[in-house]
Amino acid sequence: MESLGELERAVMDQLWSRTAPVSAAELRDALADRGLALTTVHTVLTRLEGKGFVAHDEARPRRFAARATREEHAAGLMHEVLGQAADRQAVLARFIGSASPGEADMLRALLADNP
Amino acid sequence: MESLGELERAVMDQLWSRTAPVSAAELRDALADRGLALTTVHTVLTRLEGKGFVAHDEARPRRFAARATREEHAAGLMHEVLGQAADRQAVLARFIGSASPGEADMLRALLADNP
DNA sequence: GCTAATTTCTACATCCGGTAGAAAAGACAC
DNA sequence: GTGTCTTTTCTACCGGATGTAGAAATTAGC
Repeated sequence: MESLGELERAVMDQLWSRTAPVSAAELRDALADRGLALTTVHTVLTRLEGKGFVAHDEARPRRFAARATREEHAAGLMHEVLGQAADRQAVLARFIGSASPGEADMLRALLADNP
Repeated sequence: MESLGELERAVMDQLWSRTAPVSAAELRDALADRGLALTTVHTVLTRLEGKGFVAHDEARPRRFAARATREEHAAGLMHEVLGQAADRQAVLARFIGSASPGEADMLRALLADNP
């Protein structure tokens, strides 16, 4: 999966923290501390679309939204790392071995629900 | 965690697939299809050391080895992704939800061993 | 000490991401 | 319907990371 730069990540965080799609101008305002030009926001959004993380509608002004939730994205990354490994079991063993007790409990509960 | 370029990844793959440390010349030969100069391999190894992925001994010629196994590395990446998430439970839920039956079984077995 | 192997330094090209102005395209008022 | 304002797209530049390697320095062995 493509990786994200610092600003790209900040934009995704904005999109992930919203329920409704947002315009580029709204994003620029939400990131006002960075003092970005509107075109900069547009460029970043276009690149994020190219990477498949964002989509926009045809309204005017365009409204942008993340294609996956933050959780789907993170879980997808984890699956990507796992899937690339030749020995998945060994990776999972290490993963569990260094998981916190809380994480282990969460996993047990989730696996119990999931037949 | 620092990320890896294409060549850096290829070098790590070599190091990970070996049990014993290797010299830069051996690595160059193992990657002969790329036709790399020996100094190129050295540069990459030095950068990988800077990123904390590789260490070398003081023998002459130097012998390089990965600091973590491939599995430790992958598991570390997974923990990194998980750790960055605000809602770890939601991420794990997605992760389990899209895991294959085999992966779920592996996890169950590992969690049973791990109290 | 001299030579050959090895290591380190320095350099350059390319690509990606941050940044934005210029140009084009569309909406709207009159 | 034409001129203006908004919105979108195109193009460009910079810095840092990575791929690449020659030049210079260091070290081992004779």
